[in-house]
Amino acid sequence: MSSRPASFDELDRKIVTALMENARTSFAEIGAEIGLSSTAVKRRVDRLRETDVITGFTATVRPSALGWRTEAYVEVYCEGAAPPRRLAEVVRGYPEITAAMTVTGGADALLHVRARDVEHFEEVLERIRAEPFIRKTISVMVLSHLIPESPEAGAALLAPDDAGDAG
Amino acid sequence: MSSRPASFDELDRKIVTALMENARTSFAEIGAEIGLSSTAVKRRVDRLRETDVITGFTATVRPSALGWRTEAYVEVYCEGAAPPRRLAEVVRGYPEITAAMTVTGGADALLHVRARDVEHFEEVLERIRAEPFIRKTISVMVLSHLIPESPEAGAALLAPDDAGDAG
DNA sequence: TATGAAAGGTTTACCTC
DNA sequence: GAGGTAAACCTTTCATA
Repeated sequence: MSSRPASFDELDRKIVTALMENARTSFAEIGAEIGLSSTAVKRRVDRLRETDVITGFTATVRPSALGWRTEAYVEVYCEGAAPPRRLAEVVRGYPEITAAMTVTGGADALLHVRARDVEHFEEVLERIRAEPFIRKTISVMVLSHLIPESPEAGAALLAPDDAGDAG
Repeated sequence: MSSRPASFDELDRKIVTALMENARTSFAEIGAEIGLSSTAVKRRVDRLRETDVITGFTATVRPSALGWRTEAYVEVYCEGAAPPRRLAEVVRGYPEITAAMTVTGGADALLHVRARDVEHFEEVLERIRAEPFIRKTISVMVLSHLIPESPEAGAALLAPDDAGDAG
């Protein structure tokens, strides 16, 4: 079983893996590794971008190196029915909220928050709690990471074919 | 207040921002935008990599395009004292676990899990629950994202100086 | 930090399969 | 549809100052 587009083959997989490991690898180098010309690699990358399999290329930074040392998840409980669109608007106003999603369970939403320190986090939390339709929040502070937050953290998504499948 | 290294200046900030927006931007192009030669940009990027401010360059993919359509957070409760090192070993055995951290609150750890579908997620969860020292898990399924999981999701970490500061 | 030249990468057009 | 080659153009790297 595979849910990838039919056109996603082994070569595409190798190209995406290479670009996840180092987004600045040249098409020529990738081509040399997989037996394709740089032109052919470029064409495939262009296609992968057009079909939104690859959504972009980014530099990964160590947040603590930039002074962001506090990280937490905040469960949000809303008054009455929480309209996701309204929540999305609110959430976009906070640069400290780096991810936000609606979830199953008691909470309506889960926010990932980064702050410079605990004082800063408290200030952000107070602002969030002051939003009109937010009834309650429960915060879970991140203490340490058991897996390095590496650039290739998602590379397992590209295991040869159906790795991770229940089999 | 800023916790960045003293040597991290406005030009570095602009360089990192440019590379987070597109990790394949040429040094010449970045230089033209900020008034530096491509050589100078390269030197700064090399230094930012050496000091681990930039930890890598990666292609961002849309997991659903690769057939990973189910996402959940799993709170893990351990028997007795949970040794983070032991937990870290276990967690590394699962390609489906894309992030894992120790946290405050009732749970000992929080796992971010990606699976192909709900069946696959259930299978992963069963394997996790069968690990010797895991007592209990609570799963929270992700329904929808309120913020796009964009390549530049972390760009707010680089706001001009102290954006997001309590002020 | 700037310059210039060599090496190498990217892009386009055209060709084959 | 797929990939290859060649040429023009651009980027990177390195030596030099």
